[in-house]
Amino acid sequence: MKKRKDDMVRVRFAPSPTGNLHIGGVRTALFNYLFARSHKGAFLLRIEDTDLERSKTAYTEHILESLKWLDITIDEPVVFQSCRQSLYEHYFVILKKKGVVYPCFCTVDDLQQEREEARKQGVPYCYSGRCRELPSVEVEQKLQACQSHTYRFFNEKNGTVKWQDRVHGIISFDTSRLDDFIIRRSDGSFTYNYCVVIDDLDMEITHVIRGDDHISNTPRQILLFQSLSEEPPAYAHVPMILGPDRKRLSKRHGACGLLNFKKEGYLKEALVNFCALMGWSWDDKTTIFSRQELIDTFTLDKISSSPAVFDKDKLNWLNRYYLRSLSLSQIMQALAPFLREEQQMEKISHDILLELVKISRERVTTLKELAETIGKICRGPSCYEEKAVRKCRKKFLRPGLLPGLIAFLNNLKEWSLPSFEEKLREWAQQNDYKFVAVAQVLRLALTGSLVSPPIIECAVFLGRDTVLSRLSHLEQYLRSSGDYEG
RNA sequence: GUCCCCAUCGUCUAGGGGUUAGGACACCGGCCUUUCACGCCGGCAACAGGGGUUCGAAUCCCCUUGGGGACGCCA
Repeated sequence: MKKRKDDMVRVRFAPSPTGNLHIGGVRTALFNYLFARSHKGAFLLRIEDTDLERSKTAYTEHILESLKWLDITIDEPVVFQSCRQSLYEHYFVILKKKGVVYPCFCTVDDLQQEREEARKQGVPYCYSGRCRELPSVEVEQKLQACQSHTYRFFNEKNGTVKWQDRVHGIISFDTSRLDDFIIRRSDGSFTYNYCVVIDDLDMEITHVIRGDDHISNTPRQILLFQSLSEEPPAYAHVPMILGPDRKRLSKRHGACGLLNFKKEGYLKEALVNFCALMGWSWDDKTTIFSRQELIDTFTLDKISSSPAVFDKDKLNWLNRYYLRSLSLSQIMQALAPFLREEQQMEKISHDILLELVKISRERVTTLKELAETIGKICRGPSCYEEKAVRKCRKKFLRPGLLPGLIAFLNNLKEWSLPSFEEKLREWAQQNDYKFVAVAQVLRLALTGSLVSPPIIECAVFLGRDTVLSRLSHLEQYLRSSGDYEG
């Protein structure tokens, strides 16, 4: 047995590359990562790709990219199960020597039949164990004849397996319920339950933090550890994340792949904070956690034992929170790819862009929306919202307001921030216009809408020429589309 | 069906024998205000049901119900 430092924590995240990493997987990865960091231990990644049929390298890349995006960093090279056949082989020989595995010559069809039989009788299916007590002469014969066979674990079926789960407490299973599961397939490859045990042993994993759906695999794995005379790791089974319909999270719930959240414009800070709060909490008040705070406060015993429903509203709220709390440079960096999607942004200077981000980021939910909002302001209205025009005509477009505004702005000497608003307010008051009316007409002209970031700021950043041309354009439009007298 | 896990506002949760059952999201009011947001203040809203144990149960035990998971030569 390899020597293991008692206080050294080693955990792993072990996804199978048979699909995109989703929120639930990320949460599991995060919990492992936080646990490792908070114990100054190691966080490892193992790709469980023993199913050659369904495993795809594209999924592996997706997993790697997802973790990288969230800065969930791993401490050792990625382990691929598909590359460890000889290791599995090595331990298999040991198990064979100990007499805890036996060859099974049942065919897939045989087993299928057993299964159907069980279903008919309404009893739970359990492999009959008919190859378990084959006379050794017969076994020898069949092996000599190269008859296709798997290897099964010889389960004593005479007791209980129990463990102290770090989130559920004691869980115990009656071994008589467990059948002799296959550990080696007829093609010589090894199955999940076996590989997990060998890898966890070899990688010196101290704590297995994984989804609740693995609880029923755990007794088999513990049995395997016991047959190798090894101590199983500590287990912490975290509850599943469910969709709003309380069903297990899947494609049906949309945004299945984590990278979709990135594409939609969510910040990694929000996503990490959000994932941490699904099934874990620190106290009765705190909801905002920085990465460091998570590391400092995370413990397994504060993981909830009941499943959580994915709540997009809360994610949105967190994203809005981080959108306005992160430093401007962090936002600019995350925003850059989204800005590139926007047309006609070339002429906007970096400084103005910064200002626009500053005033816009408080009113959007995602980076994508932020980029769109800024893009719209820069490009100007492609059309005017009908409702906005109607409301303006009815409430704000007092006679002379628009031409007066144009003339005023045309002659305005100082086109800069505090003075622009002061002068505009003065002008409005002198002419007996409500300031809100002036602002809304300006807003309609500049954005085509009555909802936008602060319009005074926008006007100043956009510059005199752009503002005047958009105002005249609105005037033309009003003339050509209804009774308008200026 | 069998085994395993779970059960506090609509959602995430705190609370683990004595609490006006706390917070957050969402929702609804109000204030602020150039619109929309932000922010602030306030409101609505929960211990699944039934039995025990106890002076006292959201909390401990049992049953019921409901939800989830697992029952593969998938992981």
